[in-house]
Amino acid sequence: MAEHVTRRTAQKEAVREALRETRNFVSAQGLHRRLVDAGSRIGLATVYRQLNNLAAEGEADTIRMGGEQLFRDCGEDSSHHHHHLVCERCGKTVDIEPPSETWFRRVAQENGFTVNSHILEVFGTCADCRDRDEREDAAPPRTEGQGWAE
Amino acid sequence: MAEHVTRRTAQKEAVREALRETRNFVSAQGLHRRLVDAGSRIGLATVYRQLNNLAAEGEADTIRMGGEQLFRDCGEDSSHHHHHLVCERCGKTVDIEPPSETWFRRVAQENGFTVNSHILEVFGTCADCRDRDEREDAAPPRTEGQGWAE
DNA sequence: CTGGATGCAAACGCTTTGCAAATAG
DNA sequence: CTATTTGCAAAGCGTTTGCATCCAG
Repeated sequence: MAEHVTRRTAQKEAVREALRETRNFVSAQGLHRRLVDAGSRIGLATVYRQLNNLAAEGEADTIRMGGEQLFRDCGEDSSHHHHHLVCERCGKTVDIEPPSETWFRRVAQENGFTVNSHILEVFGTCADCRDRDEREDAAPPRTEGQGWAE
Repeated sequence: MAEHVTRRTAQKEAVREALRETRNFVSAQGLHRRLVDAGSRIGLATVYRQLNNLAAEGEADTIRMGGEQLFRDCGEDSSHHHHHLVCERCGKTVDIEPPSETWFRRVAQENGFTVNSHILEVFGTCADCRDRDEREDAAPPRTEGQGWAE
């Protein structure tokens, strides 16, 4: 059975690079729009396919928020990421240390489970957005993060 | 402006009760099918609406998995749930203690964030499913949790 | 050349919504 | 009687897929 020989294409590069340039999470749609706006000729389906590839290869980190899947480049360490501090206002994302990797295993062991993976996301408001809120008060406080995904 | 006077209906009760009877997470679709199979005459839309109400009122806990939203009754304490150990095979769900509630705030503080909420989900395989796997080996190992959501 | 990659549009699965009919209070 | 709920079906949304075309190797 012949293994798939991965070919090097412009759009593959484009997606990889666009993702690498982004610090926050991006939706496939958002990334696609950005690429198109930047002059790239690339189809939405390709962005999805590419993003899913990256996620499958462990090169992209992915979470689901508000019905859509968000992707994020996760640099070198494909070991134990999945831990973020996310600002619900502006989308700023900071990597955080897990409480202790062993903690997960201990908890699991106590219940007879084997740990496959885990998700830890902390949502809050960053200093900048908090300050801004104190001045204005137009922004609805409890809205799901929407606008910043792009 | 007149406040909505919530009326007491059979299907509202049905959804509430069905959710209360379930220990694991259920999808709206799954709950609907179950209700219909049990003889209840209730529309899918109503189940969705009711489930969303419960979630909004904080009476139901909700996570997203594999593209669909799963609901779960969360008893009395609407304070700090959102911590589960989930078996990816059979869907068995166990509540777990957070590492320490203060941990979240500390991490946030270090980054100038205010914590609004957090999600902690640990996925693994429970003892039963692990044993079963050792005997048979028909089940695909890395499939997304699908069947158990119902 | 050959088969992987792309783009388009249709298909999908889950969820929401418009609207008329049902019904709780 | 009136306003909330319901049910149905249609619409919406993000995502996936079939297939002809394109192009890297």
